[in-house]
Amino acid sequence: MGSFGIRDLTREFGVTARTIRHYEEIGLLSPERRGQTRVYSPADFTRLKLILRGKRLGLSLEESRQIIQMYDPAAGNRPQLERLLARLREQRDALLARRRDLDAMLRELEGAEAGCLAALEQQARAARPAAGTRKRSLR
Amino acid sequence: MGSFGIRDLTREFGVTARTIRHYEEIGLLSPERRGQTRVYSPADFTRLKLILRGKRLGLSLEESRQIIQMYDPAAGNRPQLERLLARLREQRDALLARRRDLDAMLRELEGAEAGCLAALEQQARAARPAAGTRKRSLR
DNA sequence: CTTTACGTTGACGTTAACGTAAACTTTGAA
DNA sequence: TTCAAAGTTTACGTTAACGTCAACGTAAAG
Repeated sequence: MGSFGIRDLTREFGVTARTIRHYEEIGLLSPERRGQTRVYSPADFTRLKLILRGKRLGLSLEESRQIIQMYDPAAGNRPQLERLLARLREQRDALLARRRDLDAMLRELEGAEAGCLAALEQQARAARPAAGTRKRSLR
Repeated sequence: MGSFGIRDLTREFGVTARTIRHYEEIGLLSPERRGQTRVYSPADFTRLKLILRGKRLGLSLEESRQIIQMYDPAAGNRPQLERLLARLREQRDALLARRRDLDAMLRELEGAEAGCLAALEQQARAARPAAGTRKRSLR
């Protein structure tokens, strides 16, 4: 019931089957098999979602793998937990830096948008002068 | 005065000279030449900064090129301005979507961090039980 | 029973974004 | 003047992330 064929995943996420198999080749997914056909669990579904979101953010598949690993740590002992914590904070800081970049770019785009609107306004004024000065160039 | 050698740029941005020349090969930079040596203007400096920021955000060089083009439009006529405006808004929306992804990932990482801290707390309690129950397992 | 749709495994091809090496020239300091 | 540092062009190599193609299995529908 809570399982998907490869086709379901391609439709759901808009990627090709080749892509999904590729993720399996490099060990990012490990679906079960019914016969020789792949059967994906909800966990696989989630992992794929994380991978693709990572891609949208410009992460490599390796980077996504690192991040995903941190989500199912199988607990572990003390020094392991502390290493994990450190890496989590590293990743978090990296993402925060990314967000600063992103916000800077957004501000610039919005600045350009404003400039563009101003230029359009300018053109509008040129084409439709204030009352009393209409067709001034023809007087 | 306000000009840079290629080495200055590599030091400033932490990229190789090959990378910078590559950007020129594909038309992202067009430094002047003093003899056959490249001389970069502050404008080139800025373009490079934009390119590299784009990379950090996972943009391809082509995407960065598109965005940079929108910053020096050389004004233009009305329909051109309107097309530009539309593309600016497209890009802005794309970036906003990216930021949503980024924030989601950040929240998850922070959730994992909290879980990790909780697990560490848990271990601390196990190693240092409440008074009256010390070494309970040895009683 | 054959077609149609979906699945599989190789295995080679492709694109972007540089890396790397060879073979130079130019230039400032010893 | 000679040497070292920084510059150049040309050209082939590399890695990631798939695309593409061939050749094949299987299962339900007409």
